[in-house]
Amino acid sequence: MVQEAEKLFSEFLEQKDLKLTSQRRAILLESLKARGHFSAEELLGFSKAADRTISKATVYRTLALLKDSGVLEEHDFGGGKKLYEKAQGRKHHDHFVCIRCGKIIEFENNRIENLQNLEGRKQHFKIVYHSLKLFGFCSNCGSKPA
Amino acid sequence: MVQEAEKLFSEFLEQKDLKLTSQRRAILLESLKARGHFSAEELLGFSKAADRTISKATVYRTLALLKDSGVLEEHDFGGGKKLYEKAQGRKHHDHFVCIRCGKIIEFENNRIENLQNLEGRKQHFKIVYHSLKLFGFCSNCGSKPA
DNA sequence: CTTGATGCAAAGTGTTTGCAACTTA
DNA sequence: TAAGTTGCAAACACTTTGCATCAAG
Repeated sequence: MVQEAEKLFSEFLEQKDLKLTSQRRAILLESLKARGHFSAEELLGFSKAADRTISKATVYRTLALLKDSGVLEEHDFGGGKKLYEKAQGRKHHDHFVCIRCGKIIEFENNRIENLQNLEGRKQHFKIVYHSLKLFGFCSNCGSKPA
Repeated sequence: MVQEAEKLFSEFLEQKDLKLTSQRRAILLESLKARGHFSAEELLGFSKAADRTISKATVYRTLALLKDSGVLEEHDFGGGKKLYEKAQGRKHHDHFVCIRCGKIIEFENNRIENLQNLEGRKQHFKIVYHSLKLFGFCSNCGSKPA
């Protein structure tokens, strides 16, 4: 799984005449080690633990490459900062976002995807990707707004 | 329709012991006049045309109130800035977003909504609101990526 | 008149960029 | 050794906030 991602990333770089630097390697590794969703800032933290010299700028620049190469997926759950998660080898899924505790729960639903595609055909719109987020209260946070 | 929104907003303010100032009234009116989706910056422009003294800070502060009162709905279609649209008296809808020309197309699909609610029940998650965005190419922009 | 609202400019946030020094292929 | 990459700090875009002054109820 790590190897696959490494291959994906290095082939992406090669094909674009970009270089696989030690920093990029470290950031890739850390992003693969992270579980769940993480922010650029968190990834910077992980990466600095592995190599103290890695800078914020390099993390942001590498994050863009990891996203473009298909290693990571980028999400905007609101709150101003983007979150990332591993994309390679995973099935597509959407998210519940708890507006009380921030918990993110994943789910897959093919019937919804099918209806989306149908809707796209109806509107003569070529869907490339989509984002479905269901906001509310997770089972722990109950159903009473703050 | 304008009266309804004015009532909604003034009752919201009253109930929170907030004041209906001339600036708030002007910003409300301008946001109701605007068609489609607009940004805070655009609303500031419209509002300044009506009352030159209205400031950016007041527009942002009022936008929050308009959102909370249910007069406006806030959307994040990416690109860093939030967009707003009238909410009052409109049926819920979701959006296609063209990644070439930025065009936003609205659609309604009850079957998708139903499946979302079903999924929520399945996960013991109390859905309060959701966001579904289908990104891709509109009929004008064809289907060939840039 | 009391409490909330305003405008201004400064401060925040998260992210991006210019540049000289440095690596990778 | 040519071309891309890095760290740093400054620049950015959007939004929020502190504060003295002002106005609504």
